[in-house]
Amino acid sequence: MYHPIDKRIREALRAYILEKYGLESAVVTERPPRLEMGEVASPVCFDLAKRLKRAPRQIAQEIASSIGPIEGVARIEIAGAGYLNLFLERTQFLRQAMALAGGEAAAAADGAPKVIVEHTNINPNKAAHIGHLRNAALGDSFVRLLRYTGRRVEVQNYIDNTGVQVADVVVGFHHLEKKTPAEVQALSAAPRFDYLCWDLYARVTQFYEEDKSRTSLRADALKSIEENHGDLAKMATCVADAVVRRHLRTMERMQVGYDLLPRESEILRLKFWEKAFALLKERNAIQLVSTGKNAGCWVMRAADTGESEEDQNAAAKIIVRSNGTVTYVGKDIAYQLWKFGLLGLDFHYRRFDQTPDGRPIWATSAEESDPDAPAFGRGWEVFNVIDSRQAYLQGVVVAGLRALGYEDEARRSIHFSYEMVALSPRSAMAMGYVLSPEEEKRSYVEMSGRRGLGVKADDLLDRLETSCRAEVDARHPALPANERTGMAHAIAIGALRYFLLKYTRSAVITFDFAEALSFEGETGPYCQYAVVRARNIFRKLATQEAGYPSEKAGAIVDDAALGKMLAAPAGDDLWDLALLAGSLGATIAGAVQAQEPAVLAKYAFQLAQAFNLFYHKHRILSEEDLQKKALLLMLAQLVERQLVTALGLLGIESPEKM
RNA sequence: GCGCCCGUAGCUCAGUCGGAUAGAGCGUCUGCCUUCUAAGCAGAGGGUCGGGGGUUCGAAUCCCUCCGGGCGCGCCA
Repeated sequence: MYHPIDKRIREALRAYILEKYGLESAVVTERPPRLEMGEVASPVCFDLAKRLKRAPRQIAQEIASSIGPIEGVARIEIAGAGYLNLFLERTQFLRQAMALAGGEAAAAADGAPKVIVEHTNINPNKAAHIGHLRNAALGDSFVRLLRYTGRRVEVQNYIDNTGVQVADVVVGFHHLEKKTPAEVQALSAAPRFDYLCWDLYARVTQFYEEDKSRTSLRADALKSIEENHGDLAKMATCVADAVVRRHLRTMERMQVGYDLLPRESEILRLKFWEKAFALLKERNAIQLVSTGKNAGCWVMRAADTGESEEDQNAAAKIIVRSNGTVTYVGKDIAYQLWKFGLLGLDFHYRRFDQTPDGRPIWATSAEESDPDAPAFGRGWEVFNVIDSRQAYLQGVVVAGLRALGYEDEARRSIHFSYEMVALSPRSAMAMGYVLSPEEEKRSYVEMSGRRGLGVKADDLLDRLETSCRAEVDARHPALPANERTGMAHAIAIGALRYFLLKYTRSAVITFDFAEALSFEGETGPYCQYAVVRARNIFRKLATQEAGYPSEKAGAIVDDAALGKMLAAPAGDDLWDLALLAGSLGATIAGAVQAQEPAVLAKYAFQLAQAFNLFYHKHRILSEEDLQKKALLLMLAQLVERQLVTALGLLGIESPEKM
């Protein structure tokens, strides 16, 4: 509700200033520091003062007294050196916020421009760790935000099933474990096959370190995987598919889902690279280097730096190696072109798996396409959720689009970057990892799949669920076991997703078990608990006063009484809560604009905190003044609906009890 | 060496397209459960916003510079 009023105020000020002074101005508004100063303020007169060469306070006075009524605004005051402070119509605001709260999100039109969000992208050779969870939580929450604001979104999880990491695990099964493809197939049915691969991958790394010449085994495996023939290729398919299914199950626990799994194997087999290569050559976006250290390679030069051609070629990014094979960036350029519908080729599709509620999860295929497959790709805008360490490579991919002349697509190709999740040395050592003396002194240590150093996602989820279950059991011993399990799961996910989302993307998360396992203070369970408290009131009201029209509390109280109860100064605390609860839309708009789910996470916490204060100060059920009681109920309902919406966008469920 | 990110309370972090007295959580200390569940609430204490310069009516926020830390810069992905 705050959002539309704020917008209306900015527009009214802009129009009035244009009319009265003949000046175009970018009117900014802000929330004043204290409620006595109103709900919306604008420092626009300071800027006008400069341009009109008059005192800001005088201009503010002039505007305040002559601008005339603005819908939703009760009055305007001037303050300080020349602020315009606006006071909202409290009753109207609350009524409108109530009418909007909990409503369905705007549905995207079928023909609306499509946004493609690529996230998760875990190498299918080992179990997911908490760094992958940050990626998935960010990507998934951003998808929810986009969909809520009416965008049409397609979620892709790219699977590098033919890369060196898979090859390494295949080397492990073949050379270390001496397994046949059939034996690997049998193993892959194990409940936590991804854990087995995690350990094997670390062992293979050591196996290479003991004798460097062994890396030729990797090259051989990679070759047979890329060419898709022989036992090693069979093993690779089996390992990658099985691990991908494990990742899907892990992400389901986190309430994260996907529409499509584009796989590198199809990029190879359907000749996406050949097509992209032809385009790049045709439009002169890449150059064949004839001299210097990159002789024989096709490279993409950075923007013209004025250096000699030879220097530019040496500093350029290699796209095709001198032996004719394509690098990862090259394949990524082909994939990015396909996402925008610019490649002139399409994948085939098959059903790969399904979500718990029965929706298909599609994967690309080189075989004939399932006729029921929807139209994938052809996006208008693309977000790639990839950690900030890959910023340079993402830049090369975008430069590729630009070099091909796709300036608009390059601009709508967004690297949604975030910092890594690292371990505190304390956490790493507590898990039994041996750190070097240098590492012990650092504030954090990077996780490493090769070293097997990291907190596995399912392990953390298990620990969280166990600890939530113990608490739930203590509080609700009488409830059926399955209900307690569900409750513990919702709270565990609430704790974890909130923990991963409360940091802004640019902050490195130093993972610490004590913090991640905390349920108090600025946490998901704190926010969920506020919802539960509100629901407890409604539930008790329904049993105590069966006839009370709690869903229509707003109809019991009339506007005059509402106005009186919300009026300053006595009504300020209630109004403050209404105002915050009514600011959900503005917060969502801000989170989408900043591409920052943490903005919404902070809001959810603030609202929960404000509600807890309200809950503590007012007894709703025992309130004797019926008009007051109705108002308190309205506020509790408003907060409950807004919190459920906010948490839902963060992928956090709101349990009935906890 | 070059590029990107970070430096705000004891710790972990918000606030950074300039705005009014710099916020939160955790931790510490002191209180509050016969109440709509204390996964809660109240209070206390805690700050050269890394240093220095500049722009501005106004700077944690913009510019310059220095210091500290991280990440990246491979014919790996």
